[in-house]
Amino acid sequence: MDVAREAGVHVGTVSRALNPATRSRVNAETAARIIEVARRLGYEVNIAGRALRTQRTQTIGALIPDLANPLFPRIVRGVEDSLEKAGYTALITSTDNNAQRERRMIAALLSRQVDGFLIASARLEDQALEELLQNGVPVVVLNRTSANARTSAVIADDPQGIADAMAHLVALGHERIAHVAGPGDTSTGQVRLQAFEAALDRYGLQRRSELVVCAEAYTIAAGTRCTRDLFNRGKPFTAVVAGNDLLALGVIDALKENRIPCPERVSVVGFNDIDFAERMSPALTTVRVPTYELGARGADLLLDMIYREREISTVTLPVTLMIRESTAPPPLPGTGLFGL
Amino acid sequence: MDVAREAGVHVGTVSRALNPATRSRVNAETAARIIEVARRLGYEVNIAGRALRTQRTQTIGALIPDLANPLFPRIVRGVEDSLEKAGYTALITSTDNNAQRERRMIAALLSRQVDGFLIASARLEDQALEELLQNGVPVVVLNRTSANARTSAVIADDPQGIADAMAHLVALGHERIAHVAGPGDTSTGQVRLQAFEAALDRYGLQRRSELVVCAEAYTIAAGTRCTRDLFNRGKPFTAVVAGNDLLALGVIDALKENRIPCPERVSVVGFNDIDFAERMSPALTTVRVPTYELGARGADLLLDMIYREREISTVTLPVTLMIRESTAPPPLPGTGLFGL
DNA sequence: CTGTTAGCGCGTTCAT
DNA sequence: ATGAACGCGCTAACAG
Repeated sequence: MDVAREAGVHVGTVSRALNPATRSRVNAETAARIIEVARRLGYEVNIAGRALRTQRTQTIGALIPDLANPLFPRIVRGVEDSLEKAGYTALITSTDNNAQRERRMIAALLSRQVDGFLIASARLEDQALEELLQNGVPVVVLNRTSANARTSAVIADDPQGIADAMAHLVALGHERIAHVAGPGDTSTGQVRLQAFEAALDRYGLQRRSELVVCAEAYTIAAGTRCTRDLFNRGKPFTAVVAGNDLLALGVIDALKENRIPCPERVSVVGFNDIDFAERMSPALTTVRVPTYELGARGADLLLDMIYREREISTVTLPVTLMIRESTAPPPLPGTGLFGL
Repeated sequence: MDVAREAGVHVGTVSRALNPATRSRVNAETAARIIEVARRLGYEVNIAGRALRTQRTQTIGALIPDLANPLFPRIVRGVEDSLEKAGYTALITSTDNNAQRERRMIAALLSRQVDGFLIASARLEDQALEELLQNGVPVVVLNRTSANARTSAVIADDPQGIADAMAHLVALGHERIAHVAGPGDTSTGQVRLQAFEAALDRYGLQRRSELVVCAEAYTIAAGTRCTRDLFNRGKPFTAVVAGNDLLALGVIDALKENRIPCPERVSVVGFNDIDFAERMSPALTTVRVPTYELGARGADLLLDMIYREREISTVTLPVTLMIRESTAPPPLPGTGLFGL
């Protein structure tokens, strides 16, 4: 390399001088001169070369289901900030929770020798994840748990969030509460559904299978379809706990379709507190998840696994119920849905 | 490599067989056997190794100001889809339109030998960009033009968008129209301001410097501050054209602060048509920009530059005015702001 | 403290 | 059509 020639030393010395970890092993003045020359020549280490030698690319792969869900950009931002401190960069890819696309992306990332994976895709059974684990690739999952629990995870306290939401609705006087659950093959979908049923039990409310419907995806359209389904079943309800905010928006759309005022006749609670949730009409009551921190902690955990081979662990982050305009006391008996 | 041993051939042959471009130069049966063995062994080419040899990492760097602005995830998605077809991946980084952070990110990406850059950061003067260009790195800028016009760009037809917005307001009867412009050091800020003034001239409306205020950033908070500023100046207006949707939301916040109903007393128009714009309260009238296509075309252009050294070019995408609830006829004289 | 050497995995060139 | 040898830029290990 020309930095070596310019500074009149050998490339090995340059390498040592430029690497903070090995700099101590070279004469201070020489090191200073080398650094100066490198700066003047605008030299940047070639990570491909280093990767070949060290088997570390200082790059990690991040699998994100859908950047258009405002939940994820904030997670990504947390990830970026944590990684940058360690000189790492993330290769970010959208998977759509599509198994095939996910496999393609993992292959592409593996081929780029990423040092580890951050996986926010929601699917629970995950053959791809399984393979990664078997090959000893460091993996941290975000906002989900994995079926086998053999990977580190950073999650929000979903049960607490649902419990808070239910307590709020019950305090308002609701008794017939429906649940538009997230997809059954996702960790969050399952956990929140269980928490919903547990809350029903806790408050002595009856479990009614007609008031629970599973969405096929975490999207607005799915939320709308589910709510129509709920209507078709003809069982009255005065509140809906949605699996996440996008589903909640879909629920509200379906209510509007049927000219059912929210929150006057039906209350709706979301989950995540995505950006803009408070600007929606009506402003969404929802459970806030510390998304930035979720990403940041996830990245920290992954770096730990890469460098210190730390044992696997799960970090649970606290949530907060944000009470806004989409919840209110139920209508008086006789004025509600289906003559309730 | 073990694939070679397993298949009983030399590594060179394996390399040729696995690379679609050179596969023709190897016996078809042998190639098939090698591919089969590689698949069975779960072999993936090491891009770092290839990069070292070919000086191509099949990775590009994408500089995004702020993923939390819903405009960008959709652009990113377009980028990803285009790149994937070519076996490319994007290293995505947020810059906050912060010059220092931008430089750090560019250095990190350069050090990873990215084959080119996609730059959606908005700042117009851009020393970092200048250096990239001088070093012959392929660059495509998105949703902005560059000061020196020496780089390819994909932009929306901003002048047309502003013209449509103004035509809409004038048709409604507005005469005193304010502009909360984007930052003066951004391409979009300048272009939209010019288009605003051109429209004023076209309709024989007076240019009033008191009705134009420049935001310091494309954020909701900046939009609110600017609108307060507008109020303090005491000049009446019945409509605001905002530099983008986030600014428009800020304008609406400021109106709410002052209990000025939108659109009854002041109409507001945004720009970009971000996700959820139609769900805001009031639903935002805004100019839709084909964001996905913007990203996709940008990536295509960049790949062209990388592989075919194409000359620089600018692609302009058409826009559409989305008329929703935030615009209406101006209040009758005597009922408006400041006794207008 | 610094120079030397080797090899990471790949593609290319030359030889066969 | 295939094998052998080399070098891309870097760092680890060893020698001095």
